[in-house]
Amino acid sequence: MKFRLEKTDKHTNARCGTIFTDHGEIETPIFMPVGTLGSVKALHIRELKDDVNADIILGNTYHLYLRPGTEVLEQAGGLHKFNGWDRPILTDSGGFQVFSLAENRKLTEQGATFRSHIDGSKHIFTPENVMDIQRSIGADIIMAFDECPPGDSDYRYAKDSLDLTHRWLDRCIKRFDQTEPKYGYSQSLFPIVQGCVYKDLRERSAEYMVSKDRDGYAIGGLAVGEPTEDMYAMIEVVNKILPQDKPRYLMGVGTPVNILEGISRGIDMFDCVMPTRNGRNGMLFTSEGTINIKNKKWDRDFSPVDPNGTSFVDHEYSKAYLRHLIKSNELLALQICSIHNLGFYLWLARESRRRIKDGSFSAWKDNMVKKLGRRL
RNA sequence: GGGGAGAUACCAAAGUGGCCAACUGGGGCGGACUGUAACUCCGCUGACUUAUGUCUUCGUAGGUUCGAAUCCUGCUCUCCCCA
Repeated sequence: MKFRLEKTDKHTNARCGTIFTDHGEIETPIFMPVGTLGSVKALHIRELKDDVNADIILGNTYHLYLRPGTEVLEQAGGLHKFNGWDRPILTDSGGFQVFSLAENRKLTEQGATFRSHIDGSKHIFTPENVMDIQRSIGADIIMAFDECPPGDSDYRYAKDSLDLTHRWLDRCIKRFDQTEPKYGYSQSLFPIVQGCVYKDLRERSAEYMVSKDRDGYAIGGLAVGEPTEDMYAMIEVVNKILPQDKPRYLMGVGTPVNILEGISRGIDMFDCVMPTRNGRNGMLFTSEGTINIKNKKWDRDFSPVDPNGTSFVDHEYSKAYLRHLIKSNELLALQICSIHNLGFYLWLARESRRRIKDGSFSAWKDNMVKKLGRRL
C-alpha cells in the first residue's frame, strides 16, 4: 500500500491524496462504510458501487471470527471472494468490541478473554491470533489489537492501558512481519494511537507509533464519551506528530460535523456506523441539516427525500412515502435511508476533497458546519 | 322462540369493594444512537398543570356503601348456541 499526498489546504490542516492498494485506489479524504459482518447492512454491492460509490468498506475481526469463522473465509479465498467486493477492505481488530462488551471481558498481559454474544462460548484474542485472523480474512488494511478505554478514564487507567496497547502493538508487528498474506495481494498494518484525553499520553503514543514506521496510522479511543472539544484537541495533538506522507485514520467518527472538523485537522480516513444505524432508525443526514423522517410533520410532504442529494433514492422517493415505509416497518425504508445517508457521507468527503483541491475548503467548511448541526 | 356470554382508554385486553387515572400488548407522539450483540433502545400516551396536585372517566340510568370499573336493579347494545 502506498499513499500520495496531493495537496494541503492553505487555511487549515486539511489535505487530499490517494491511497494505492492491490484492490484499487482510494481518494482521500474518504468515508468508509461499515460492513461488520462482511455486508454493509441493507445494501447490495451494486448500490455501494454505483450509487453510494464507496471506495473501501470495513469488516470486523470479532464478528467474522465468530461467524462464519476463519475456516470458511479461507476456503472462500478471503473476504473479497466471499462477499464479492473487489475494492479495498479494512478490518477492525476487535479491540473496540472487547471494550464495548465490557461485562464479559477480561484483560491480561496475554490478551483479552471474552464470551461470544452468539452462544456464550469463551474465546481469547491476543495480538498474535488477531493478526492471524486478519490474515485469513484478507483485508487490504488491518488494524493492530488495542485496548479502547472509556472516554472518562482517569489518568492512571489511561496510562496503564496505553502501555499495554504499546506492548501489544510490538507483538502485532512481530507476528505480522513474520507472516505472509494468504491470497497473493499485500496487506498493511495500521497501529492505533491511544491515550484518552491526556495530551502527554497522546503525544507519547503518537511518537511511539511513528517510530514503528508503518503504512498508515489510526487514532482510536475518541468519540467514546469525552467532550467533542477534547476530541478535536487530541486530533490536533496527534496530527502534529504523525508524518505528512502517511494516511491518518480517525476510527469510528462520526457526525457530519465531526468529519468536517476532522478533515480540517488533517484526517484522511473515517468510518462510522452512524449513517447506516441511524439511517435504519429514521435519521437522515442532509446538506441542510438532520431529519427524523418518522416525525409526523413529513406525512404529507411529497417533496423528494433530498433535492440536493446525489443518489437516485433522493429523487425517486418522497419524504411522505419514506415516512410511510419506515412507520410500516417496510424493509425498503432501511435500504433507502442507508443509501441516502451513505451517499451523503461520501458526497461530504468528495466535496471536501474537491474544495481542498480548488482552495475553497475553509470557507465552505465553516458554512457547512453551521447548516449540518440544524434539525429539520 | 329457548338458552348462554359480554359491554373497560385510539384498538385489543387485564382488573371483580379501598394499594385504580386503571396491568400488559399494539397503535400514536417524541427522543437516543459515533472502530454495529442494534429493522434496536428509552420516554410520554384522560384533561389542566414544571411538578405536588386538582378535575372528569370503565355501555347507560338509578341504588347499596365511609368508599364502586368491581355489589344490586332497570334500560340499551353486541356476540354465541339450540330451534
